[in-house]
Amino acid sequence: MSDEPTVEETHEEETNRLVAIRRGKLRAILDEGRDPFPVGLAAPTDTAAELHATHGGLGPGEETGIAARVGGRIINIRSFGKLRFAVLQDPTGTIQLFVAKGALSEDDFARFDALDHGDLVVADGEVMTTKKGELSLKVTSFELAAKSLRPLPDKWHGLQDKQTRFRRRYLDLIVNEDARRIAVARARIVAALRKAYADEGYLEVETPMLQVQPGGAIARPFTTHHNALDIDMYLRIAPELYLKRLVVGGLDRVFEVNRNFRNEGIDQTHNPEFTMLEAYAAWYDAEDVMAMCERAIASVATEVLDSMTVEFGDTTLDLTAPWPRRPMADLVSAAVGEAVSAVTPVEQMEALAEHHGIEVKPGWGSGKLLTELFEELVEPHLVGPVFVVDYPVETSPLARVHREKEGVTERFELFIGGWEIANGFTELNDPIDQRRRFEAQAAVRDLGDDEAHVIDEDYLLALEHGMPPTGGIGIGVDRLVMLLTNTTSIREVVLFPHLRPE
RNA sequence: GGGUCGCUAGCUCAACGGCAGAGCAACGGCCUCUUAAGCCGCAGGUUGUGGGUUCGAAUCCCACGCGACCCA
Repeated sequence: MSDEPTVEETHEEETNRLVAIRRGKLRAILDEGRDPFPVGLAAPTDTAAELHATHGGLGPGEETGIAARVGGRIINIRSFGKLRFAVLQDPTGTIQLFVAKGALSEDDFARFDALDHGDLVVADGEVMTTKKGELSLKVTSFELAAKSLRPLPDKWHGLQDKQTRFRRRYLDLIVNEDARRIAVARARIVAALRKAYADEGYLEVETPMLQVQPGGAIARPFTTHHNALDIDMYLRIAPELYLKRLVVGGLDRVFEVNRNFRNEGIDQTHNPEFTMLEAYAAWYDAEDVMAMCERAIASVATEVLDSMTVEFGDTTLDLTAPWPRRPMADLVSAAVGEAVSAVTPVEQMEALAEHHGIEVKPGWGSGKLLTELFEELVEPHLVGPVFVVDYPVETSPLARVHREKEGVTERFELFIGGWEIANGFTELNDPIDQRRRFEAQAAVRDLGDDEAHVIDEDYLLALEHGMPPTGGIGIGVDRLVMLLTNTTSIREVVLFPHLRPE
């Protein structure tokens, strides 16, 4: 009963003849009293990959007598006289369907002939090899599982147009092996990361993504509105402050893998929503966190790549730990040719910044200028892996001051392949100092920097109850995936990257 | 934000001031071992959108839309 409207409702939309022809076939199926979108079909019992694994050793022209049932999408059909060779694609790979006219009833053979590229079928038959040795299923019966009303992209060239690939990722996944490879790799990387942290006793938690006050990072938030409460809310820019509240609460090791949202430009390494793993461990300091990070990425590389080296562009990156620790001031000093630090007189730093084409803004101190010089002169050349350590207090409002060095914090960032992959530090657990840092940020904010951190009284209240010495880290999952899959655009590793609506 | 490039059949691409084409897919045939099958035949277009120049525009000019890359 519900079948008729399917055709009628879409009738006027027959925009092109390829779709019209398939709608005609759909009509014919209905006219025969068959369901083009049946439910309750017997599920496939075999996959393409399993069949190849089990029967890959067969010679040409063998019949096994072994029954199998596969299900998936028909991506190619070759018709040769009274034989049909169809390629069925399932999530594990492809398997050839061998259809001989004599093996099916006349009606069933005609039904098979009416199949289109893109149709989903379930087929029963016998495992065999063709005379040329191709492992196949000799079909004895089959059912259309879902009719496809749209043609597939070119079987050889695939889908090249990036817009179409990103906007209609399902087509990309159907026809482009690389799209599937990256999607699967991403899932495995995330699973391996979760396992690495869970195995060391970190509890996976979920903290608010809708926040009244966005914090935990230097970034511009998205704004939204809660109707019942009639308050503006923000999509989180980081989970950090909530995770540390949990450490105050005695959950000594916590981590979260989820989306952050930052209202900034879109480019090859930035999507407005991106995935971050953040992890916090009581009794850890920055050094402990770096070591944990090395363990985590090593186990991801081992599980996903089965290797500690990764091909990236035209270089080979060796992920074998330990990775060097290089103070930011040393790197910048080498780049500018004079000794500078976060406590170099600000006049000297301003002159250096201007000499290197950096536009100096009001309120910037030596620490900020050092960071700017680092980002301009050093960062793009960091192949790594390398931990840059000792970030200035001025640009690290949530990190504990360094126990020995002046003007810097116990903060690090991990760079691999020229990208910032992770950011972590010995957490600032002194509520008095944290308030001072927030106030310094507020001062910068008053000077017009709307990315500066806001004062979070509720977080300060939590800290005042006492947070153990803690080390924390955020790992950029999208960039890690890019690195491990040898891709240079975040749009390739996010299944549905944001594009301007057409 | 600036610059460069791209947008043509369902897909991949030609044509670059003179009849808008090919391959794949589709459609009609032939073929019992194909592997991007092959062969014969037949169809398929608001050339991203809107304006302009011209006897004539996919092509040149302007604006806009979407995207890619580079720069800030």
